[in-house]
Amino acid sequence: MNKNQVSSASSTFPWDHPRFRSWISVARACQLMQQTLTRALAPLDIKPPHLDILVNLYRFEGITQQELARKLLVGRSNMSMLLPQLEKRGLIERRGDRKDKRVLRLSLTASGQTLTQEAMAIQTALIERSLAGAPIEDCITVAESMERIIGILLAGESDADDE
Amino acid sequence: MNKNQVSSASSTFPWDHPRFRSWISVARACQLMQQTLTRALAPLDIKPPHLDILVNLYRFEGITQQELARKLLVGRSNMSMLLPQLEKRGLIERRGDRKDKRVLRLSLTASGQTLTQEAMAIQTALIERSLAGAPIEDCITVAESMERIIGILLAGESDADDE
DNA sequence: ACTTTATTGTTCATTATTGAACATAATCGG
DNA sequence: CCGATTATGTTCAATAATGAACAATAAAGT
Repeated sequence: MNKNQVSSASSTFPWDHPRFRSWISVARACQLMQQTLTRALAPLDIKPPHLDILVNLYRFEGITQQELARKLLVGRSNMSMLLPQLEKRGLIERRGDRKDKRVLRLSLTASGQTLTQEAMAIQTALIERSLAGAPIEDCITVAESMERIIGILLAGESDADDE
Repeated sequence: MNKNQVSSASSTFPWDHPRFRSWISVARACQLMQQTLTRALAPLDIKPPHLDILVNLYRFEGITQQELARKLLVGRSNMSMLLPQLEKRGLIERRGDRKDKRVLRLSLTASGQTLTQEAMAIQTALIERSLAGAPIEDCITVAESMERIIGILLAGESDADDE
């Protein structure tokens, strides 16, 4: 029934839809990039999730765990698991806020900054190498498409499950 | 040394590089799509990894675990963990090959096909909804960019770590 | 034929991530 | 001021993914 598809319709199967195929490519590229980055970061003994954290602390000194989790699109509990590791390794510091005794404010230590710079260099090099062939205008187009998708998905997140 | 980097280049920080920013958008969009898909598939009691497996069995009847793992860019051990679950649920079957007693050939059961079609409908709807705003030519551009990246990353995988 | 090497799948320990349940602290409504 | 609600972080059990070590089979080299 699906084997000898008559193919009168423009597309019978998901993988015949251009948008579907396009997204599959995106997903595969992401997965591969993640794996490659994982191996590239191995000498520094960190993994992509750690790098994401470090980069955000680099950019946003004094951020809270909650804010960090929101930026990374992960749960708070995840931060509660990962941050103590980085703290024990002396890469970050967690200090309680004087105004709000619930929150912990995060910052990089000196060695944390150094490591972050090294890791960012590796990541940047990998991305540059992977996207080298793409014209800058294509990158812009890709970024715009992705931002639009992000907007749609985030919008559909607040008012969920009905519709 | 990298702190007050004079940097002949136009941008000092990774997140100022257009390609870098572009890729960050891709990664975030992927992550969000994955999470949204996870929730959308919840009623069927499967998760994106299971769907990936089912779709590939739908397309490639009789595929082996090894081939499946390669297509999905995951390790064989991962398949050894997931496939028995799907088998116990009666969604797939594993039959030994008569020629080569090492391999197990995979196929969908009737209920597996039904479930796969339902799940693909959900996934397709989600993708269509998320990419609806994007002109088809942008999708083509995105797909081409991603395929190029995939090619580069796969190429750099065989001859690793030097260069 | 037979020893060696490669391939396929499994098992196991480790890690990342999640969501739920919880504790503590802040905020809001009376 | 006090009870209820909300926000932040932690803990815990469950799950998915990985890589290494392993067993069984096939293929290749001698």
